[in-house]
Amino acid sequence: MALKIFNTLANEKEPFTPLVPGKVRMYVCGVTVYDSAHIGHARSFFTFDVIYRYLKFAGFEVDYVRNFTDVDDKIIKKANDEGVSCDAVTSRYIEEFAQDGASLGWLPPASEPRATAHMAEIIAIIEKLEAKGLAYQVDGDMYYAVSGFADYGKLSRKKIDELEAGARVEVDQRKRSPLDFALWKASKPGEPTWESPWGPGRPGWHIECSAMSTKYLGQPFDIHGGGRDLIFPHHENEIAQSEGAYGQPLARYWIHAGFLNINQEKMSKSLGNFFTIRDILSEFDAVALRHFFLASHYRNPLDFSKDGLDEASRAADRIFDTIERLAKAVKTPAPPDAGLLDSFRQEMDDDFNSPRALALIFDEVRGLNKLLDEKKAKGFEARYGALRAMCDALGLLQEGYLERKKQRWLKKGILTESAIGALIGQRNQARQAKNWPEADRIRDELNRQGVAIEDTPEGTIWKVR
RNA sequence: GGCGGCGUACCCAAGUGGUUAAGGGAGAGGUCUGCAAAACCUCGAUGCAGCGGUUCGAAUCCGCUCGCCGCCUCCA
Repeated sequence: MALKIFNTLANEKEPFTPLVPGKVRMYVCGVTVYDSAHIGHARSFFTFDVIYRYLKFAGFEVDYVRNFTDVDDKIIKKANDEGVSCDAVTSRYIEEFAQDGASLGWLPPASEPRATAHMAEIIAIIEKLEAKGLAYQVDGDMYYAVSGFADYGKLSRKKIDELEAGARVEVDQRKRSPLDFALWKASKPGEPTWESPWGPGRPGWHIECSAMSTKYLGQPFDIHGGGRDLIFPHHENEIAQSEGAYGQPLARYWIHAGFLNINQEKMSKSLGNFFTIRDILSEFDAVALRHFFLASHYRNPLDFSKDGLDEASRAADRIFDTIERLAKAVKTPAPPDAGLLDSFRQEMDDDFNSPRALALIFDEVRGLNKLLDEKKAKGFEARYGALRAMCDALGLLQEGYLERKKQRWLKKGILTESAIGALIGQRNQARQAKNWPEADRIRDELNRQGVAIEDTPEGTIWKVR
């Protein structure tokens, strides 16, 4: 079975074939860098991280581009509020986003272009649109004339007249149509400004993505992604701009990630119901968060809760406990079991069905634990290899997961590692003396602190619960 | 007002016409263990919001009803 992707443009799953065999060009809309990213953003970028990883796993060479929007009203407002430059704001949050991404285990895209570094390309597209009669000037502003683009609405399946009828926003009377959107905004005092044929100003929101995607990936390219909320108007407008300017499709497959909700409501800055990535990482491991996201399909809405993360955490522990057992038991690694990898592909090829892929992983976890229990320590090297490969393709295989969990606990300063070792020693002395009450007392005490004791054939070990 | 989505066990969540409705978490019983823990085994929806319909056959298609959400405005 070949890879199928749900294409927003077609509103159904379609077989995926890249334009150039074996190579995938993917553009994902990044963040506007005016504030810390929250886990709603994280869900979307996790989704594309998994898609990126899986495409590579499936043998494609992937050129992955994800931009930063670093010129925007909100950035200007933030800079004014703080009395600093826009540059100071954007570089702060670009840096922070990079750190968050690294902590979360996202593979870095091949390019992470910034809007402000692409003014020449932006201006060139607007000029092209103007030459084609798709853009018009009002005072120092340039607008896109939606009426000139017959396909307008094809991505979001909206009709122009319905959009106009339903407009709930105050309409700028200078625009020919309420749907026309800004390509270039004349600068006001105190705003970042670039020279242009229409006077000093700055680009509108959508045009940067048209300019950068085409520059880095050409046109058409294979996959364009982002959160659901970008379908309209952002991606619709990108299509109008890029296809209007170049007369060919912008992207062939449009992928949109579902929202992260809290209590059934979309997590968003404006509702104030968000947790930043940093908030969550101070309490949970990145792998737990990744498992939480992988356990539901990327297009469905997902309700966030800390209870849910706790569950995900326990599930991740289960996988890593098993991997650790296997790592000790397997003396000579073998190539991954081909049949298992095939099954994995079958699940992931169906529009990146990570919940089913996880189910497969857990089936293997159970099966392999059973073999380990039965001491049939033979013939499972290939299955172990496949388990690792599958986890890796989902980004779950983060080395040192269990160790990190230990370190996080030790940081709380309740007990040191050597103190725990000493208590375990005392307990084992008591056990040898068959002083069970004392042995159990020590174990219970450790347990209360969050340390679980396990007596294995290889000796006593401890884990963080 | 327009357009779209969702409602599956105690919780999370796959499955969108056809053998026994994945998987995880929690729970119960069991094996192992000094006792535990972990692991493994077994048990958990004769039913998929409700009601009607189409079909040899529906969680899956159609209609209506109820509940929730999203987009139409900046938004991952």
